[in-house]
Amino acid sequence: MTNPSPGRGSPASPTARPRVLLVDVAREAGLSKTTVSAALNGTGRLSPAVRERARETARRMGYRPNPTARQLRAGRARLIGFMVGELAGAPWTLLDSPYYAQLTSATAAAALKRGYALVLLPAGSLHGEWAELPLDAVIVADPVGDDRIIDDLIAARIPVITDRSVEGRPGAYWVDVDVVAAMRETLDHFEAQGARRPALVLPDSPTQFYAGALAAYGDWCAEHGRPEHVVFAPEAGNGPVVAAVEEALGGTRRPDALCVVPEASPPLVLEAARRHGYDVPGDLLVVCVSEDLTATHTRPALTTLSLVPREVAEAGIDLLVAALEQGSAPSAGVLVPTRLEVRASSLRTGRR
Amino acid sequence: MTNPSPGRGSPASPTARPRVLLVDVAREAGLSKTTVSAALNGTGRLSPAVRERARETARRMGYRPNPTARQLRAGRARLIGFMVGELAGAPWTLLDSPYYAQLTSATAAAALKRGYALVLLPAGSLHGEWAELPLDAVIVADPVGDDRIIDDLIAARIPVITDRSVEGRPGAYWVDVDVVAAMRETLDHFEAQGARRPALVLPDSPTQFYAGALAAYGDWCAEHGRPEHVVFAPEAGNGPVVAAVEEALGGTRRPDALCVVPEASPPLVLEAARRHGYDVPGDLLVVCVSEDLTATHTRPALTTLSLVPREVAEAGIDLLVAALEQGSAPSAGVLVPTRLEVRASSLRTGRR
DNA sequence: TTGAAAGCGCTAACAG
DNA sequence: CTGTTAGCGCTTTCAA
Repeated sequence: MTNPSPGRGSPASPTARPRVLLVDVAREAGLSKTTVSAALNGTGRLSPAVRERARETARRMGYRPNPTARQLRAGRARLIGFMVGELAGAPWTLLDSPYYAQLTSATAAAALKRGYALVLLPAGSLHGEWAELPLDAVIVADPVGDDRIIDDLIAARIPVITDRSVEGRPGAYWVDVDVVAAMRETLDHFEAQGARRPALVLPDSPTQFYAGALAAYGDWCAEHGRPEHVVFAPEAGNGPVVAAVEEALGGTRRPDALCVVPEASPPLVLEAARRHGYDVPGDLLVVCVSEDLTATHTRPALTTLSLVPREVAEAGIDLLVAALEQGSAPSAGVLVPTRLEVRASSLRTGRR
Repeated sequence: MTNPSPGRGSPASPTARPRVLLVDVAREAGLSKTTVSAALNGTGRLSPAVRERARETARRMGYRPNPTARQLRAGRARLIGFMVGELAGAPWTLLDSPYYAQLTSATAAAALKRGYALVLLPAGSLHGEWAELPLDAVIVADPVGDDRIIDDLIAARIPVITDRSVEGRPGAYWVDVDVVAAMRETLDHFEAQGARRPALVLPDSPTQFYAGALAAYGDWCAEHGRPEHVVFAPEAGNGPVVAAVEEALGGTRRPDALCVVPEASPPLVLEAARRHGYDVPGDLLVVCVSEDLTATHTRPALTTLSLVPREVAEAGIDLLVAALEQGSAPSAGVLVPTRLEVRASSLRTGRR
């Protein structure tokens, strides 16, 4: 008696029991849909008694409003797509990078805080993957070539947020990191620590970010009268990057400082330097662009240039939510400063 | 003329232009909603001419079907929630772990392949975070304590997939990794390579997985008459784990093999061994449970025990899709075998 | 072969 | 203060 199980429906198939609807609750409580809806949503002017009765009945019956129906009414789904562009062929390998992992998790967290959920979208997105989903907006992390997707999104009137390459396009917002300032800060730091031959390891990729880093390095060297020493890593990944580090260190031009821009494992980079007979930070100052937490556990601890994925995520979501809720964002883009986290590997002061 | 921009609506606000609806297309093409819908979906029996006309008009007008409305009709949203349980306080830090990063990305990829998208959910999920979303199912990666969430999900008739701790509950499916076999394989491998005093580093956490590993180690040692040597790491993270490794290696009981179960950075573990005067693999065989790709780049390369996140993801999605689409899965759970990736760090044969 | 009409489940005007 | 009614945008019987 007072058995919570409905008993109706085919008893043979327990999973097929029909969901409890608003109308069921209304009937059970002897009220109308409107009243129950208002009671549950805290809207309207209802007597406390009725409100409580409706709520009680709903709870007792295990009522759960159908989110899709609400979305249809509301006109938006509170869903944001998150798509990482580079490496369309090997989708999602990028989460292996601490930067993308943190960017992803921070974006999800920031979105959730504002009441939006993040859906993971594959890199390639064969033009229409996302079309099945009621996305209020889409974040395209590091678009490469596939501007196609951004065009499609804009054509579908879905706000997009990505990097600065879309600057000026209506409906497209951007967040980027200030590479130029970052490079200068790093090189100034080397200089202040007494280094005079800073070398740079860069990915051989035409990304705007890397191009900016290279240009900033060139400018800085020219201004300070230092020789340029750049080595390119043919691909991303620890293997090629470590090889590039070795190439930079192994030649006859012994640099006295090294900045590794493509994300590589801190301990592997230090090991490579050691193999080539360098004492860090004695003979060589090292800075890696990385979010890898192992940097604090190497000996010496490694100075890193953080691309602040969490701040980038927050800024992006802020922009998007403003655009979504106020109709348009205060500005179309945000430039976020990086953070040089100085540790022992780039501090010569410890040397006597 | 033949200007594609509608011109209707307030010209001052370009973003406010109303979306084009199915009914707009129908009117424009001189057809009915039904016909256009059928034409676009490839259903119904329409004359090729009409079908093409409808399609052309839709394309020209930039029509995009409203996904929410379709979902409401279809009854499902093709959306799967992905929630990682442990560390409710520090949401998403877990993506810093290669295992979770790969599990996440592989799950998203597997789901997409079956036509479902993955939504990232925060760990805590204050009982109702997910209720706003039309989730067809939810994946709870490593539930801890918060069985509460699983109960809620089941009560809401949303299929759940998680680890073996839910075995036997209706509506709950599980995928787990065969820890016992994994430990035995590792220890057998050590034994085959001539090691006689294998030590174990374990997290000090009551997870089923770790408990299983500990039990399997105990059993194996008893069977083979080897002394047990277990050191617990108080927390996850490279710092505590490396400290535990040092404790295991630094004492008077010099082990000749070491299995590090909590995920730690391969190069950091090797460095720790080196600091304590061990030659790997000369005096010490090392295996780490890890998905970290740096394992292949250390010298020597590090043997890893992979918990096969990609296979786990595939198995989970398969189960879920079966449950969702056939009404019930062939079985309630799947046990996935791990993979020992043998590299130089655990091969004594190289020694002369 | 095509179209009118009836919902999917919910919320928000408007009456009563 | 509560209930009736009209949609949100789409798909899909069922007639014509």
